[in-house]
Amino acid sequence: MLGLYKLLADGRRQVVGFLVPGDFLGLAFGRTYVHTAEAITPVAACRFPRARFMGLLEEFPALERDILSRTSNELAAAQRQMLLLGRKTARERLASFLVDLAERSDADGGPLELPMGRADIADHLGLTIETVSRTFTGLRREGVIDLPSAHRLVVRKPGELARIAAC
Amino acid sequence: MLGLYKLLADGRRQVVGFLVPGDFLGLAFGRTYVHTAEAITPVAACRFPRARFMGLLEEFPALERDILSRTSNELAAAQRQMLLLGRKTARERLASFLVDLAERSDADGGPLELPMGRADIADHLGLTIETVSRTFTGLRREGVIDLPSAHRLVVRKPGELARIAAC
DNA sequence: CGGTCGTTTGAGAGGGTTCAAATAGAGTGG
DNA sequence: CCACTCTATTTGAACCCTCTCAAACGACCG
Repeated sequence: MLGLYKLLADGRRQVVGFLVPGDFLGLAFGRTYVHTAEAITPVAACRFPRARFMGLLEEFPALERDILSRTSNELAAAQRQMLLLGRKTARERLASFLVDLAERSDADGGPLELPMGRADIADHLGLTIETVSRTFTGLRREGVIDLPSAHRLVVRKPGELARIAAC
Repeated sequence: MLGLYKLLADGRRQVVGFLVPGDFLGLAFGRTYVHTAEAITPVAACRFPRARFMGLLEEFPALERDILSRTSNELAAAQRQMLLLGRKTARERLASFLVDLAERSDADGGPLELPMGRADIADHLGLTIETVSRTFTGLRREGVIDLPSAHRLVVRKPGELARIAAC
């Protein structure tokens, strides 16, 4: 898993998203589209020279349609995240994040993997490490989730979690 | 000018962007990509039936490349906004917003138009109307900007404004 | 078993919100 | 042209959620 983030001059960081196997990285068709990537788990990547990739796009129109579809989905996700960052409480942010993660995960009901650290989650949700930790603890106390370890999570009340997410 | 926004069930609102003449609205190539649009100034729009538009994409590959470029730019803007919403202070958010607006405006140094109301600005920056107003007043007091009226703004110290934006 | 890093917990402070009221501005009818 | 009304904006004061600073705890690793 990869974390994509942007930085301010003084070090403040915003994780704009996490990439899973099969995702594309570094696509830039407009003017600019730059962020930094950091591996969260060991990663194998496939690199295309820019010109070669553009050639592939010319050759296979279906590929361009696929890229457009992926970019469009990323945009939709970014706009959902804007709603989260601009208008949701810490509790709602963490719940939304966990619902997203659970949806993308293949394990139904089984323990959910949280490969990223609390700092990555905090910088993704516009919070501090401490608030993320306290909010985890709160949800655990209420029996909504269980945290067997810091990087392993079980959703005990999916309906309740979705309700808290407030989407 | 159009405002695009998303809503939570209880009415909280996030303005994900503003559209100016020439922009596209309603493009959805991925799974979902839905928000609401509201006219801020009188607007003339050109509507394409979905099937017809898809046909145009097939017929003119350059159009599809253009759409991809636009979507890519929108994604980059969304990610900048995520950094703003997640990590910037009220002061920095408003300054960033004004810098963006000034860059997109054709008037150099001349009075900048703010067609949207304080509520739209607040919902775009993840703040309240009151905080937006107070922050405007603060910048005006310091001589960074001038506000001849609520919807007309002059940037007196562009360098200072850009410094405050903290990008 | 000791050391280091990441996470959790605690206490106090602060930036932005909330609630409330004053002011300004735009439109309307006399 | 002015008085009136309605809405948007500004200003004020108290509150609160989250942040900051600090320390304890725990897990992983050598």
